Amino acid sequence: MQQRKFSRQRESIIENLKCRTDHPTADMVYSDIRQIYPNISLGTVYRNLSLLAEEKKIQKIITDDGVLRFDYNVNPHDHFICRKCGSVSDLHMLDTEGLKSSVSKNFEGSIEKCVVTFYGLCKNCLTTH
Amino acid sequence: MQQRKFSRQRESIIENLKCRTDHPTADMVYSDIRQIYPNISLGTVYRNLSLLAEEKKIQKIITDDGVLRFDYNVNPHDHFICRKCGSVSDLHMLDTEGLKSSVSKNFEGSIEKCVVTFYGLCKNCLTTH
DNA sequence: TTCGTTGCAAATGTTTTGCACCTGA
DNA sequence: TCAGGTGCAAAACATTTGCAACGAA
Repeated sequence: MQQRKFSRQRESIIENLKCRTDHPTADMVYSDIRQIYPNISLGTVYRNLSLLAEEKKIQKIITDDGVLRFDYNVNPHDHFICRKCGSVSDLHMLDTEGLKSSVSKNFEGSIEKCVVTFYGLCKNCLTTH
Repeated sequence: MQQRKFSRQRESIIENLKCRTDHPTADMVYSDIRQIYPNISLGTVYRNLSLLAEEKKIQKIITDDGVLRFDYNVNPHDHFICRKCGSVSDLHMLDTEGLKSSVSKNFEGSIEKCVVTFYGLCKNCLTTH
């Protein structure tokens, strides 16, 4: 394990994620931080986001469009992804222990984690359509 | 809807997918097909794979590494992804109607689909480790 | 001073696209 | 014939990385 030093860039990335629930991409975080630190580079944002994810301080999410998104909420919970606007929102956690054990019975490997993702139309896209 | 013409390249892509259950990437399909049609281009493989996915003849899967994979099995079923070797395998389908309805109660959009993905170590990585 | 961190730019890897030519119907 | 399909190469994107300079401890 390598030691960490303080950096205001990293700090502002954490702060930014803490204040939003829209599961932004690296680029969305970058645009925001640049308002405060205009010289920050996209590479720094990427480096810190993967670093924070490794330390389990944030969570990486991959969506259907193949772009990484990040979530400050590291507690187990599920996601809803709108098929029209692509927005990602949190859902109440479902109990997945039952799922895991029922699937494990017929499976020869070890199942450690179970991710449930819902797709459909979000409130916004449902009403404006 | 535009009309389709026969093409042996597209046909061989379908045949290739039909004969395998390892959920290959576009590049893996490309390598295989090149044994038969050495001049086929990667662009053609990509074009046909997205086209077939649009027509619901195959299924697109996105995994944690951000690379697209393809599945000939379009029936509802779940996937297991090995966190070590990245292999993708099929699992018996779980009944997700219960999940959908229990989540729908507290959700203001419309939930159409529910995807359950399991992570862990596959049989191979479990024994060789 | 030391070594983790940064900005920059170049490199990487995947996927898409423009275009002239080819081919199935 | 002619619209759809192909090969090729370039472009588009997201992400990673090498490196010299910077900055926290």
